[in-house]
Amino acid sequence: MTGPRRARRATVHDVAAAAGVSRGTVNRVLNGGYVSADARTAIEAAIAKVGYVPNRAASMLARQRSQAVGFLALEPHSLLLEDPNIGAIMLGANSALSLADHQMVSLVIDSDRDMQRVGRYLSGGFVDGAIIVSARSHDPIIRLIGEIGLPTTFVGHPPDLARDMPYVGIDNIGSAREITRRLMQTGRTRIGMIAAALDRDSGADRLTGFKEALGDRFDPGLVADVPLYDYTYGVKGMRALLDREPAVDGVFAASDAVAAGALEALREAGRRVPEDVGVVGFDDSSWALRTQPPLSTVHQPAREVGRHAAELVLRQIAGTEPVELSVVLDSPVVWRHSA
Amino acid sequence: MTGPRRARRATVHDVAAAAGVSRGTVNRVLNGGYVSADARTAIEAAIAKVGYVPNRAASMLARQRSQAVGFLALEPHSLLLEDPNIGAIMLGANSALSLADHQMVSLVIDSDRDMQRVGRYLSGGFVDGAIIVSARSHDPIIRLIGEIGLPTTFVGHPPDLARDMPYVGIDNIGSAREITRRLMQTGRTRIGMIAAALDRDSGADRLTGFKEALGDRFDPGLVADVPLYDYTYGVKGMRALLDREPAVDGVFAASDAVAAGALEALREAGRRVPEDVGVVGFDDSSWALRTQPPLSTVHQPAREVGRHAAELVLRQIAGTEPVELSVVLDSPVVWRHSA
DNA sequence: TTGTATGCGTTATCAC
DNA sequence: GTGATAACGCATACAA
Repeated sequence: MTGPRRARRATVHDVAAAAGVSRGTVNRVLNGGYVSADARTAIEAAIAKVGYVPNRAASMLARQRSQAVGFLALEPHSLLLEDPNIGAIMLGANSALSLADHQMVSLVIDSDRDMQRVGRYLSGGFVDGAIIVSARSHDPIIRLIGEIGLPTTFVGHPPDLARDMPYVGIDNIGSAREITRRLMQTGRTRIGMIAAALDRDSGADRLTGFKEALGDRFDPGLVADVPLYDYTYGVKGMRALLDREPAVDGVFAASDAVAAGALEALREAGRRVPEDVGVVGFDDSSWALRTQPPLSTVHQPAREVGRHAAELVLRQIAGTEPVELSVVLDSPVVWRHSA
Repeated sequence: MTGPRRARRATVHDVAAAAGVSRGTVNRVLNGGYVSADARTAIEAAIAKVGYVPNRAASMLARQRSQAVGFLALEPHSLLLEDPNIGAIMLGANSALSLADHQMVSLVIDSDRDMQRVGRYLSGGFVDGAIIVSARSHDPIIRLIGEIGLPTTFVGHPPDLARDMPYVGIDNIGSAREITRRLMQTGRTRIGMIAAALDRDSGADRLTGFKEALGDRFDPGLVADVPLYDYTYGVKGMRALLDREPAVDGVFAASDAVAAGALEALREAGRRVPEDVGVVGFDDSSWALRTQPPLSTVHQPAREVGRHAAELVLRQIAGTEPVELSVVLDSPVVWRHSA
């Protein structure tokens, strides 16, 4: 005897019956339309009385849209929810979607099985569009998005396979170049880099910018590369650098988390920052103000990135105006005390 | 001329036509059932040919379920995605749901508007159940959950209004008591606490455990309380404590993030840890191993918490066996070098 | 084993 | 302004 777990829910039909009108009229007070004051009050009373709650599955089926947008962060799971940047992007996207009365749903991908299931979810009509962060060229999701033609915006450089899809991001190369130059201007002569996530465009671009700034003075022996934008890897990367070149007096870390780790490694090695070694980071995340000394870094307007991504998706969903293919936001250097 | 934005998608009907069978048969190969080998191959070919992708809205409507479970973290947004614990709980919940072929969708609540919309989302049938983290008694979501009778599991003590709902958590009081005792055993005589988030059960319980351990020796003047489990508040709380009682020689911080902040404040005040002051935290999150020295803390099995929460929800959805009302997991003290 | 008919709850398009 | 009615695409019970 399992029995019904929940009572049957009231439908528009029930409301119409209780109010003594037709379903059409009920729908009009629900979704706006011409309706007499009398009918309206009667219906509103009926709604309260029968405890009507709209069934969005039915609405979704009839209207062919869900008023929801998916948010996917394709980060290794260890980082997924610890990266302050992703959080800020999510919040920015959410508030823009919220304004347009769309529900943001974020989906985590932590296994192949997840990948498959999320694919079905996206193509099943649960969302009208998607925002995808940190995709790499080989991520299978990209092909899928193309196949089902889901309105999508990428955050960060679009992977090769999706060059024609809208994206929003910053100029990683230019900003990396600029902050490296600023570091050079402090008179450092042996400047190294802790490069991270070279399999992502952001990681590769930051290294490119670093090389460009150094030009002839670039020394491949002075770059340590680590797989992730992560504190622990920052520690390791800095140790490696010190090991290879004890005379290093400047370091560009690929992210603030990495820079924070580098600071720790420098402290354990007895180097003073910024006196002995100047350190700069990237992102201007919450790490930057928590280190001692606070980090000179590149400000990434993460919230704005999220907001623009959401707007690009919404505009594609509306399908009215042509969508510009990309938005590149300013990412200025902010100079503090670590260099 | 807006024009159709996307071509009409193939339906079961189209597949049936292409394969020369009925829709019923197509459905049987899709959802399992008796189908002849001939029919099956024909249908599979047809599916590929017409590019059929199931419309889950229709399926949802017909079956009255979505195979999705909502995940809500009711944290202040600044913390939402930076708290390593929440990330671990999400991952744990996701993997359990994934095994049961359910899609976890996480919803952020960052405004009243969000609250309303998420309420409609949950009650609209987009999810079959929900996992709710860090709810407080007055959170409107709780009443809503009760009203719509959505299978739900709370993570952390259930708020008063939901005493009858399943939850999973740890014994915050007991663990706080235990780690405080350990700290006392190191011979400290002036032990303070940086209490945080006293409006949440976890925060209040940790303070209670602290008081219990100290007994007669408890001195209200030695507790600084801050609103959030946050690094920056840890710095502030520790400064306040030092200010009030310079002789403080032991500190229980309500979380590892807070403890990390406390360490920073102690460093700037010239106190050595653990020589001058012993510090312990709570959570055993990634912070614990990143501080110098690494934190003695309480291990919170966040991933397991998420897993159990998911299982409790799934069991309610299945509705077969009676659901035990709560799961309390072990949270042992792990002793490192900060005290 | 396969085909058919009906229902799921809402929206939209008509006449009235 | 309002009331019927036909989609929307899938699942399922029943007939064949």
